[in-house]
Amino acid sequence: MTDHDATPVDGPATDASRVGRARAAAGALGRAVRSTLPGRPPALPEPAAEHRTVPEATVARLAIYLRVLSGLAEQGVVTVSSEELASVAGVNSANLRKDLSHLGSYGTRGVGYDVAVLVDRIEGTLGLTRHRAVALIGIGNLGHALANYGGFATRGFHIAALLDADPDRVGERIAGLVVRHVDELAAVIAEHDVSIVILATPATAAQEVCDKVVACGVTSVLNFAPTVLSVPEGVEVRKVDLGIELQILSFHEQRKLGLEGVG
Amino acid sequence: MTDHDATPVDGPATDASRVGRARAAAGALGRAVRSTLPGRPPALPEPAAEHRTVPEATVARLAIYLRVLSGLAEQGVVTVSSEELASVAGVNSANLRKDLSHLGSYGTRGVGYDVAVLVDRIEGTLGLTRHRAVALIGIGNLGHALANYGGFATRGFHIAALLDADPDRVGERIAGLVVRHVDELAAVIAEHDVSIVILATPATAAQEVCDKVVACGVTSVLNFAPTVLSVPEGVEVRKVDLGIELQILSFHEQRKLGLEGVG
DNA sequence: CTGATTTTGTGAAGGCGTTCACAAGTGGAT
DNA sequence: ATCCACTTGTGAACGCCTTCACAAAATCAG
Repeated sequence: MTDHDATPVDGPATDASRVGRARAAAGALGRAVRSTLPGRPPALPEPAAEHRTVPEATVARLAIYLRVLSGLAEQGVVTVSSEELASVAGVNSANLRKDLSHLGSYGTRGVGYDVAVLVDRIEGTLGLTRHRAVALIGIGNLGHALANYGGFATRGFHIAALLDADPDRVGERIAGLVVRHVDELAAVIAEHDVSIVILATPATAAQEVCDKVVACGVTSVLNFAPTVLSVPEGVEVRKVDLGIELQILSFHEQRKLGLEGVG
Repeated sequence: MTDHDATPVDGPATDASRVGRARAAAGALGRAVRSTLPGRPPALPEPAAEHRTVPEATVARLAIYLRVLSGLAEQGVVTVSSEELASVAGVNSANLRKDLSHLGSYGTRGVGYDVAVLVDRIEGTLGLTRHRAVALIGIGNLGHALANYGGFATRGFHIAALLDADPDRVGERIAGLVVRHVDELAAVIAEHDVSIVILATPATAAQEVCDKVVACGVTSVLNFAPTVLSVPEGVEVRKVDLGIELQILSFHEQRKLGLEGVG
């Protein structure tokens, strides 16, 4: 039972899968990595600057809160307590309060949070007030689906361009966009002021395409290809890997089997 | 990841987004949870049982190692050191060694790990030796793409059934399967011995369908719908949320802007 | 104005996971 | 047989994140 009740209720909701790594320098960095950083005191969140330093784990949850809050706002709800919001979002209420405290003090003791204010603050923190152009590279099965997927547009993002390496697919019209060849990458990115690229290429092509994308100055990549991407420091890669998700579920199925007959 | 410099190189690769929560019992568990456990010394992982307790974070990485190792095996590589493997997988080598130590001692000092042995051990740990039938519910854009996606089959999984609530879609043939109506859920699950369900329904339908799925005894769900699912204890839910991934990237873009002119 | 009630914001504690650093093993060369 | 170069496995330290627990607001009733 030791390893069972370690995650019984309250699954956190920690998202992620960040990858970020220098390309060649993999070998003998060792402590060179640390000397890259200026030696500054352990924690010191620059009191001069407003209130930066929103933890990564918090950012992922802010996006969830935002969705819940938008729903509440549509229902005409004006105020919400941390307990209510946390319950719907599936997190601990203390955790939620601490999350929100990172963007400032926008609650009223004894009352709760103003829904509209909170939506506004979170959108600001996540940078959703400005629209962002997204380019989608790799128009296979998944790429097709992503191009047609409406979920993106809801919140400040829109797919501005589709690219593929296959000449047969170039020229095809999907979701009101014409597929262009990946050789035009630089032009397309400049043309639409693309700030985020979604990679839906085969695994074998992903790294090569990613390198080109990075060379164009893009610093945010969402990778659907089942491979680990190497990118220079400063480039943010998030990955979505269906195979790995299934394997994690498989692990838990396996574990449950081994625990049978305990009840 | 305090903000910027805490994750310069060596992005961890922490996957996740677990959600697991008792439906009603959210309220006043409080310290009842703790009193459930007999007062035992801090850590004591039952030395009697083999070597269970593989940490969640490790499981996610094992899947990555497995993919890398499979590639190496195909290339005819027989032995690999933790340093090499870690470099390709994008993790710290000490982290990798600790991960592998959870499944036993399968390395040879001064030499490294035998690729074939490692593949075997990881497959065993993740429960990939037995094939698992997966049912996919919700055959819209994304569902279509997922049904056709070959990435699943590679590693012990196969989509055994497609379901949808729309009568117009029922009967359609995709990837060699005929779409069946979601009302037949129980029959389909029993028929194919489904152990994992993928939800690709609209957000509005997800919770209702999920409840039905859970009622059929399924304890592993991969949720693509942009909503938080409530499930009873013991059911594992993993979520893939494209909107949230984009918003996290947006946050970092935003942050970079605020940091300009620092170099 | 006082007291009861509600709910935020946060210091402190605890847990989990990563990284460091090194002893202990292994193979190969001399 | 001894030494050297290499690599694993792991105790210990560290840092991030979550949870607890409570003082500090705020509202409301009388």
